Amino acid sequence: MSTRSKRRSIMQDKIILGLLLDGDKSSYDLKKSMETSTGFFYNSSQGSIQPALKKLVQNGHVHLTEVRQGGRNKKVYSITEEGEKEFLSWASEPIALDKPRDPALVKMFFFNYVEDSRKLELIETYLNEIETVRSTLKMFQQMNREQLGKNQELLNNPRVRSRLDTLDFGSDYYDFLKAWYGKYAQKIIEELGP
Amino acid sequence: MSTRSKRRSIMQDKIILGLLLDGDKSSYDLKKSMETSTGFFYNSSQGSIQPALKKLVQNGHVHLTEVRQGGRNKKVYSITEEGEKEFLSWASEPIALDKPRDPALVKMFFFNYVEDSRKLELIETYLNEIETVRSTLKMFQQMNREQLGKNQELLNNPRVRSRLDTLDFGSDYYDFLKAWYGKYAQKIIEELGP
DNA sequence: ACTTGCATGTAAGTCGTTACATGATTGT
DNA sequence: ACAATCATGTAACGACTTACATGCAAGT
Repeated sequence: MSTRSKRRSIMQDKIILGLLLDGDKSSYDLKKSMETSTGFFYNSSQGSIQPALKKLVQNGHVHLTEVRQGGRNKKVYSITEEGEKEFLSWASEPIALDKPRDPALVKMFFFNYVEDSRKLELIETYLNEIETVRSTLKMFQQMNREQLGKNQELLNNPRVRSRLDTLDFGSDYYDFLKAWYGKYAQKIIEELGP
Repeated sequence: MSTRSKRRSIMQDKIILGLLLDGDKSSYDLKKSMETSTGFFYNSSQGSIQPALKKLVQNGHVHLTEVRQGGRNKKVYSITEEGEKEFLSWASEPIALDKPRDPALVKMFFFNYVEDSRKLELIETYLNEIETVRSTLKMFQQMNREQLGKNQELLNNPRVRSRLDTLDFGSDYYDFLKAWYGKYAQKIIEELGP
């Protein structure tokens, strides 16, 4: 037994448990679910999900059932009672404040080593990338809202609600980034011209 | 030779090289420098800097000199020409867009599993943490501005400038977080009371 | 005398990635 | 027949973290 280990991020485990609360899933389903739900802020590879599931089965938070489906063997994972208890307990623990561990900030920090004209190029390209993700998120958000407008039951479903809240955050976050780097580029231009 | 490896984050290596461009440093100095400069968005442990330096020496980006200082042996690291070339080349490469890989979003995503009153508690605590960091950053920013006000030469130093820009980003980022989670809490309260 | 800071390092573990490997089923 | 998607898995590596270990030097 290790006396060490403090548990730092472990976003993956919690996301797996949380998604399994929606219903049983194969590793493949899990990957797909992650892509379309937490995907914009967290998405792990299949090669990462596989050992994570193995560990969760080992520690009893997840149960594995092998089923035959369409003449094929399939491994279906479900959350156990202990897993649910663990998850629920985590969910109401304090929210840890994280650093904005963004590689873009490292570049900005050392931006004095880049020519001004090149700086502007880089920021413009970066802004385009931000806009792409931003508009995709907004579209996704809009789609969800339209679907919900037709279905009052869904709109009052707390599960759907909190998931939309993260989408709202993402959308606002990219708005913030766009505005910030837009202003930043403007500042550089002003300093450049006499 | 591995045909794999794509290089993803490697913030650490770039920060080490960039800080060594300011002047030679020991591993200890490096750690201190990181804490007080990139610390608010990136800070690595000494146990991580050590092997990173070893690797950088091995691949010729950094040079190690053992000096005697005050009757004690000291290992001083300096950036080599190749290291500088590598760094400068990286600095003008495109800025990669990153995901907001924030554990707080995972919690928000599954917030339907938390009671409303507890939610508000958690957000309040979170907001307090945000405010602590925010005010520390603002203070730091103010201090820097004051120092610069007295010294025109420094204010026109591009190195100082870009470092202040990241501070500005951090400050604005925490403003954004504070505003966002403030509104979020408000929304929850409104939905709660009929 | 003692604490704090300077200074360097390793061992073990965590969390994740990319690339590779394999194969069955479904739709065109 | 062939491509796409469903499905599961491993090997090697990467980028860290915490905890432990050690010891000297400077200031109080």
